[in-house]
Amino acid sequence: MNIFDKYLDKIKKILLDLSKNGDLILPDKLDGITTETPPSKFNSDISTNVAMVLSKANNKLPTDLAVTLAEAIKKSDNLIDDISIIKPGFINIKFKPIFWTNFIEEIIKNFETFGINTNEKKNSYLVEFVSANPTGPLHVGHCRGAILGDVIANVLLFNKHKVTKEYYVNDYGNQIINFTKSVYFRIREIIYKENFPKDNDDLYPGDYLIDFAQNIINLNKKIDFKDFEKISEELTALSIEEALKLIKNNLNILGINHDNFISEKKIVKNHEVEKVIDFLQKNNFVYKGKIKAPAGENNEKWVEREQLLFKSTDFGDDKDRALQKSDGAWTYFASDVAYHKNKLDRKFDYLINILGADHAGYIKRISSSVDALSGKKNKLICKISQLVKLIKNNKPFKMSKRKGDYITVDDLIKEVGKDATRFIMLNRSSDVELDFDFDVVKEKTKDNPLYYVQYCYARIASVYRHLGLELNSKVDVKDYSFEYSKEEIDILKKISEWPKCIEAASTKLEPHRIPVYLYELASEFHSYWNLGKDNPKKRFINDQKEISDDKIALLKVVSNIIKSGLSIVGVDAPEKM
RNA sequence: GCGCUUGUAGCUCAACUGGAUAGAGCGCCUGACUUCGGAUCAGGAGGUUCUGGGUUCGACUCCUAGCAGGCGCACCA
Repeated sequence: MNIFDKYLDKIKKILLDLSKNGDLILPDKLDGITTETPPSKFNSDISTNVAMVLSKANNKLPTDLAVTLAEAIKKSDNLIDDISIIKPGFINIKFKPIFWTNFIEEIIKNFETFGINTNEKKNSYLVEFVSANPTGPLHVGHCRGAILGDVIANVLLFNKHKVTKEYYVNDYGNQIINFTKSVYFRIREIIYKENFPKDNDDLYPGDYLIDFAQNIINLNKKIDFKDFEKISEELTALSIEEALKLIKNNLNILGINHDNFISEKKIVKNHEVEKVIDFLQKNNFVYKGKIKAPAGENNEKWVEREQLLFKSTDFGDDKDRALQKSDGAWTYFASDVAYHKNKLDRKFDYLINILGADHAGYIKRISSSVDALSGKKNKLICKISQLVKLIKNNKPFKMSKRKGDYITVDDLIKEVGKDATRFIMLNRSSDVELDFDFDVVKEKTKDNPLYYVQYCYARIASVYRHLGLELNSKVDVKDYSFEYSKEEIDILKKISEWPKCIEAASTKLEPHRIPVYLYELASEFHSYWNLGKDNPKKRFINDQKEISDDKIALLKVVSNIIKSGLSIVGVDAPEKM
């Protein structure tokens, strides 16, 4: 029930009628015509720019054209109370109160579908996110992208798309060898009391590896750990298993569950890289060549090497990209291309990758490869999650790789909680840097937007409790003949924007719109609630301990949206706080 | 040097794919608690949307040239 879409359709129909009669000239496309919420000062409900869009084709002033159009619109709809034309040529529609009564009745009868974007074609999506290297626990830096991916998936699911959530496990390559060695040294430390070589920069120094080592020792009594070469393969698998256990546990704490974990190693062992390169070769997208050093940099150490390159410049990249190392091994990029071929073969309509800001430079080359493999554009959508700046005691908190000096997901959630973390991380557009202030996030006041929104829900729950009603049961409204007050209509207007919010969040993959919207709705509600303080007549519950149907319906709708919005964000809607 | 990205109130950020007099919160100032839960509300001050050009009925939004910050720019993953 999107009233903006509904009235846009109505207006377009009217335009067609008018043009048939020769009263109006229409351009080829009616794209630019919109319906939206007018600024509050106009005391109006829906506005349209139609007169301005069509003024040129009709060679008329927008305000003149608006007169004709406004008349036609008003004539077509008996729920319109008043229609006015404002300066540049906006047509503002004001509804009769009964419009809003009908509106709420329809929502209550269709709770399950309210907000779902009905225009959109239903697609299947693969969302790849987190994909952190399986060498240790997740830290705060991973958190934002993890939550972004999860909630993008939730928004798409809410809109009835098909979604698969996937984690690409980089369990192949040099870093894994170094990781396994590090685990091995920790094992020797435990069994043979040898010191861990702290000065070796290639190794992973983190204390968590001691736990990995101990677990591996405990669970594999039969293994003789003396000779690394003999057990390296087995130890690699065990080490990755430990890391993944920890990562999955971290994700779980964040409320995130992936459907698939895809192993890079498996893709390589399956010869998928060779196959995909073969394909690219046949289609003339690869060649042997050299990559030039970037200009303006210190390039003394640059060595030009002849390697197998992918022609990503054909697709807008600034240089071609290496697929094979000089020792013959595939680059990370090569196996990632194979992975994306693997994704494409699974026939999703769209692939979504969530990347950290430091990987933004990677987007062109990987989307180039997807373009080359699929012969299509825009199949792959990459979203960047920008940096999170941590603030503690009003000071930036720098994480460094030095042991013990970074905050893990575990630490974070223990300190501030899952819900606050999710809400705050999402409350901003993903492409701006985010200040994450520990002290604010922990605070339980209106400074913390999560509690502000949850409090709204808890207040409604409290009213229901006072009346001995169940918030989650069906509302019992017999007769929808009531009228709403101005303040109530303000809330209803906000509610009417919910489907628009969901649509934008879904089509633009911008889930931050949801917490922002929920905050605004909660704000309208808190104002309304406080009216009852000055004027007892505006309280929900009257002196006879009763509530009227109009209010019970309104409360129900507000609480439902808050609840379903919070569930998309992935946080609780508590009835008591 | 090149690419991507950000620049909006003192601070942190919104702005419905180009709409109207650019909105919130924090901070500052003034007010409302024997509360249907004050974890709340009402009001005030605060703006050349980084700068210059362009496109148009209309630009925070699009184009272009700059400026400033961030990220990235080999066979790491």
